[in-house]
Amino acid sequence: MLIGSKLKVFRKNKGLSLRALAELSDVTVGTLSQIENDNTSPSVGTLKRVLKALSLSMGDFFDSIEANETGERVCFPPAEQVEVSPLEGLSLLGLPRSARSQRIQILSETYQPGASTGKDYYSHEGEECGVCLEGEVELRVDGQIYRLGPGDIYYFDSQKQHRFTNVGKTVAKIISACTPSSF
Amino acid sequence: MLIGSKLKVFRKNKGLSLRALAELSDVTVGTLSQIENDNTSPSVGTLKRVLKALSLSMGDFFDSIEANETGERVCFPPAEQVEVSPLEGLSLLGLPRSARSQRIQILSETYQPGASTGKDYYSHEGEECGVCLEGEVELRVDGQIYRLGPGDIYYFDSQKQHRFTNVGKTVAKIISACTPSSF
DNA sequence: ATACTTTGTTTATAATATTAAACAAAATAT
DNA sequence: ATATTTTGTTTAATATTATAAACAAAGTAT
Repeated sequence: MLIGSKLKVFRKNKGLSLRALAELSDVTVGTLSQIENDNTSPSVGTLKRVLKALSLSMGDFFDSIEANETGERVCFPPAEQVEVSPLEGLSLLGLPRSARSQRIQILSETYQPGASTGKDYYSHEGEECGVCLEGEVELRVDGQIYRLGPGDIYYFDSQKQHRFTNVGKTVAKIISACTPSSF
Repeated sequence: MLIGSKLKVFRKNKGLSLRALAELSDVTVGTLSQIENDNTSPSVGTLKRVLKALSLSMGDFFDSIEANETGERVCFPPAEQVEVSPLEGLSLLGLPRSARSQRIQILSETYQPGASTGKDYYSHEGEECGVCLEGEVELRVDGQIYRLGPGDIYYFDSQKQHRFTNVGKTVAKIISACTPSSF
């Protein structure tokens, strides 16, 4: 991953010289030069200061870099799938943002024992379905409680309140598809 | 910005120990411990290796952190606006991703002399309008050429092919609103 | 209960990033 | 044209991060 040239573009777009940016970011001219030429891998703290001076968030900055790295693709091996879950105990593997459709999202879900999609039930437009691969998952949809085991398929309208919980003692795995993206 | 605790959550979600993650990422156990406890600010390169082992992209990782930092907000001073332009010579300042609506996006646009929205005209659903604050901007909509100067307002359907170019010798500034977000 | 893993933290050392100053090249002013 | 400013790069010194090994605490196994 080469961040230098991208950083230089953002600086130029603001019409800033290295010294002007150094002043704004409190990072040395020399350091900025080395970063832009990829002669060094800056610390997260240093990069944060530079991006702040350029009114750039870390997320937006890396999104713009990684968007370039992902072209038009069809097949995404596990190594290129990304984690999209912000929840404890729950891993949701999906496509990188740049390849993510607005119409459908497929996820490889892993629930640690006891993990759940949260106290507040989700509620968003679209539909949701999936297959349980292993483990024991409790699915609540509009008050109704369902018990999912290996091989079970579920399907419901996302606008209904719902919640997944791993009630077993081992990890639980689900492959799901929903529309539109809830992330 | 504290990335340690977030990183720990993602590791736990995968059921990995520090040693298991060290193996996968080729980063030392000690280093991982120090990063998770925010006793060090890892280099971008090191963090990248760790996130790769967790199937996390840099963009998604920082998005999830920065989403927590932005609550329900109404006013965003310049210091909190973010750069969303991936194009050379063009700066587009808007709301941080976490506060970005799907229905309307307002942007503070700065074109360096000669800068343009690209060789290929944009073409997406929605509408687009704005006010030119300073400079000389050429706007092409479906073949028609318009010249925008300070005070001029424009308005068109985004599905029509269009393109902005700063044809003056000074920077040009536009405040625009479009729907839906094109980024 | 005791030994034996496995866990995450701590520390001195090695490697790397950051600084501050000197440098040359390009742009601007006189 | 010449001097002067501004540009980005390079380098030795400093500060920080990354490593490898030792450490104690918690968890398993015998």
